[in-house]
Amino acid sequence: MKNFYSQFDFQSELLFEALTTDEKNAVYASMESLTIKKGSLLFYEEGVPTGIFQIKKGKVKKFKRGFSGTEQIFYIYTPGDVFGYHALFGEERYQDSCEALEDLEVNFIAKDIFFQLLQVIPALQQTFIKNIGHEFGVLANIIAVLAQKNLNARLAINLLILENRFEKHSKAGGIDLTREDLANIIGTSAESLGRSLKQFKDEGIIEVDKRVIYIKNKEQLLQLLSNKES
Amino acid sequence: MKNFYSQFDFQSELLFEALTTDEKNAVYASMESLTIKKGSLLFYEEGVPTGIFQIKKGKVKKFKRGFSGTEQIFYIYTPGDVFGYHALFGEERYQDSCEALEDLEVNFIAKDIFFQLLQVIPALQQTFIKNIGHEFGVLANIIAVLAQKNLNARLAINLLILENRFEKHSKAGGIDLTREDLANIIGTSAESLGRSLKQFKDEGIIEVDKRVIYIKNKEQLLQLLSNKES
DNA sequence: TATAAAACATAACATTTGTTAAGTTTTTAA
DNA sequence: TTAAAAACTTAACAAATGTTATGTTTTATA
Repeated sequence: MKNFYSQFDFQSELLFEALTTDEKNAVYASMESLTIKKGSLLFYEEGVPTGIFQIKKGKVKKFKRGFSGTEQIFYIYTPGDVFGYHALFGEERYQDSCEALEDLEVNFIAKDIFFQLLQVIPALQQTFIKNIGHEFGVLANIIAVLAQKNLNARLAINLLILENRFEKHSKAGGIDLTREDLANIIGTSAESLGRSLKQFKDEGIIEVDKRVIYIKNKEQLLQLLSNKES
Repeated sequence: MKNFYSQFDFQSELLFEALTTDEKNAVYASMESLTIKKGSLLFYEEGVPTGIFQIKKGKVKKFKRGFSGTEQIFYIYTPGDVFGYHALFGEERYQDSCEALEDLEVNFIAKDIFFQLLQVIPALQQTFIKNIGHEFGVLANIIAVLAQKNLNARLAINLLILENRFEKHSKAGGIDLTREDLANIIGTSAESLGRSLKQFKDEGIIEVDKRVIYIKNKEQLLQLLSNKES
């Protein structure tokens, strides 16, 4: 099997890493810095694309609303991640919404400037398209998890994924999300999520301080997956 | 809300439709015809990409294997659909597998020839990338359904989607899939699927002949969705 | 066409998950 | 700093789904 985490990671923080120093400088020179308040939308479903974002500080949730209006979160972006480019490559409207989970500092590249960059740096388009292909596979993996795994297994997988993604950006580690948001990632209600979290606490797999979840026994979480859990 | 069906449809049968007559002729001249036996793989996860396919006759399932080895089907292709191009746009390996559900007639464009076509027809790359963006939104919608809807609602949605997709290609309509495959689409066991099908039969929503499912009351299915079903 | 294998239908029981409710803690904003 | 709002925890009960088992029908193949 491929690396566990890369199966669930968009890896969009690597998009500019393959460039030469000169190219990278050109990209970063095109950016403007923005500050965005917690709870604000960076963009929303059906909105007209304005440009692409890279997070400097803070976290962002990407979600879609189902028929019943429930928010389905399918990704959490962290510092370094680049996003908002799908809609620029041909689509007219955004397919999903992005909201700041905390006060945010981002770099922004306006649409027109981004297209100029694509002209100047031929490698760039290829890199983005390649990443969209990778992201397609990530969504397919998320589908498989949601369709095949029971609640505890879904929680275990997502705790591993989120801790791995968050620990790069905070010394203490730990998963700091509202129960509502976490429930909207793993596909359950906040109450059922609470029950599973309690089980994990009682078994010593996790510890919780305020609302922050710390993984204490990674092996036991991994074991939950290899079991024939449905 | 956007058109219900387009939210769940890759619409890859339209990829060549935007081209001029000359361009279209060039594309079709590049194709070779293949016959593929029921049960064979057109390509498989981690395999090296060989080219792209368009179905002339028959159906194909696209799936991924989860950790436990269970097959998660996330799309059924029908005649006219084009697929297998994600991996060509930058990725080295296929991200998923495609298997013939019946004896198949397909048109095939080999990788090198496809790249030549992209050179000759500039509009083509844009069209493909645009469609990949659309497909991304489709997967996000599938995620929302799997995460938020109960079994009966998931079945209802997928019956509507599949009937709509199949009716274009057979006079009689009807959904002809093994219970196992249908269960692997909606994320349940064949037995639980059977129970829901029986409920739908008892309520007169569907009729079943051999294994083929016919929708008798589309309104009632649509109503299942608008309800506050979880 | 006969036979074996695969697929299907159904029911009973076990387990998981959803829902409602009530009390507590934490965060927000005046 | 404090009052109000939001978020969280937990438990009991209801409903949905998973699992096991058995018999039947359909399909594939010799």
